[in-house]
Amino acid sequence: MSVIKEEPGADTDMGPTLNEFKLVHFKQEDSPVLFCSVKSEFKFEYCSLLDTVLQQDTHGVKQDPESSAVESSSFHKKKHLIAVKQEPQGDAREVRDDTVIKQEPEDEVMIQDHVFCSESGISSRSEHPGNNCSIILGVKQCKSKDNKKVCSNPQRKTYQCDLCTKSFTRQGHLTEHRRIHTGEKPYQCEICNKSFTQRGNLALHLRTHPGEKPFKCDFCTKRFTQRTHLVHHRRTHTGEKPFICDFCNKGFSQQGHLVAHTRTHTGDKPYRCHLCNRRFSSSSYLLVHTRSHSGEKPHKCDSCDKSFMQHRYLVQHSHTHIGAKPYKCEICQKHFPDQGNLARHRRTHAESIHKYVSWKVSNNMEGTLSPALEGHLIDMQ
DNA sequence: GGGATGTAGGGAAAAGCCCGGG
DNA sequence: GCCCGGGCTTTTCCCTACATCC
Ligand SMILES: [Zn+2]
Ligand SMILES: [Zn+2]
Ligand SMILES: [Zn+2]
Ligand SMILES: [Zn+2]
Ligand SMILES: [Zn+2]
Repeated sequence: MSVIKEEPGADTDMGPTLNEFKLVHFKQEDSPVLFCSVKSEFKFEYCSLLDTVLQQDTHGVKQDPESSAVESSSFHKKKHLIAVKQEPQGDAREVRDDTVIKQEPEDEVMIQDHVFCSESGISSRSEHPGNNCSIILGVKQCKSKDNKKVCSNPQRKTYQCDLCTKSFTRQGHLTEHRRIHTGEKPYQCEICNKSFTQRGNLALHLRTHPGEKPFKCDFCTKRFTQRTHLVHHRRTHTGEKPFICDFCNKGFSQQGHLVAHTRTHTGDKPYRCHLCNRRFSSSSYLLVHTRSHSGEKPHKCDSCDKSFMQHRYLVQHSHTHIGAKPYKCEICQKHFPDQGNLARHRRTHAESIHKYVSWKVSNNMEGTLSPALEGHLIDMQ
């Protein structure tokens, strides 16, 4: 079941969406997109050195998926200057310029060697070399009958979708995009028959079937099908929160989390229940709420025949069966029947914490562990 | 029980990159 | 040299599940 998000502004009682808000609220000059431990008073949680590590290996050398987790030492060997190009909207976009870095003395580079994270940006394919392409994209003109049109940028022509307002710099991109409208999905998975509009996305999908997970976490044993998923997961070890709320300066590990949080400031409730018309700020909760109408109780207890509407009620209930397992891991909340089993389990956490601390030290990063994590470190010694 | 919020994990559309052919 | 486009990767966006606070 999927959730339909209402169009922004469809209802007058809705607050502004994040995008609407960005149009009128530019970033203050003294409010960067993220903060870095090296130069600001903020702790390492807000630093994104890690992303640099994960990105650099695409530079020149083809990546070996098995070694996607790059050692911190190589980070120091290959530094990239990541400068921020300030768009009129205040978006922070990543711009790499290695030629500049070669001219800078080492410590100058350190000051600027920060990744400015952005998962947002202009919404059409640009690939324009110029600086003002986002403006050009707003101009829909010069369309001809074979979908070709000449862009205001004289070097490039663009291809305009005849079914919506989007335009593309490549015929192939338009072809892929048009399939969203026509429903054509020429690339089919032989395992589950799911089909896709892009060949590359079929390749991504194939990895979701058991077997291939090329991106391995270097702190724990988890593996992922997409590099971005690994980047997000690694932040759970490092505590990095590169996405900063404009209103309250709170940091978030994913762009989507920041978007959801911003709704607490704006009052935006884009999700509406079609049975009772109530609105919610979270799509997850709308799903839960919808079940309350049907009386559906999909969460069944393994130890008795009770079932529950929400998972949290099942968890609550399962405590009545936990009596036989009184020893709880304070990190993952799992229960164990005795101290020995708990200690053995804790060591699985301890290894990843140890790797994390080593990583932090090798990056000269400050910060404190939570009491629970400190406890695990003591266990290891 | 129910609403709200924060967070981990995952799928895929959009955008970008690389390279070979003309 | 250059454009173009196929093939592929990366970025960005969005979704769902689950935990926790009130
Ligand atoms: Zn279209
Ligand atoms: Zn499949
Ligand atoms: Zn991990
Ligand atoms: Zn905030
Ligand atoms: Zn309802």
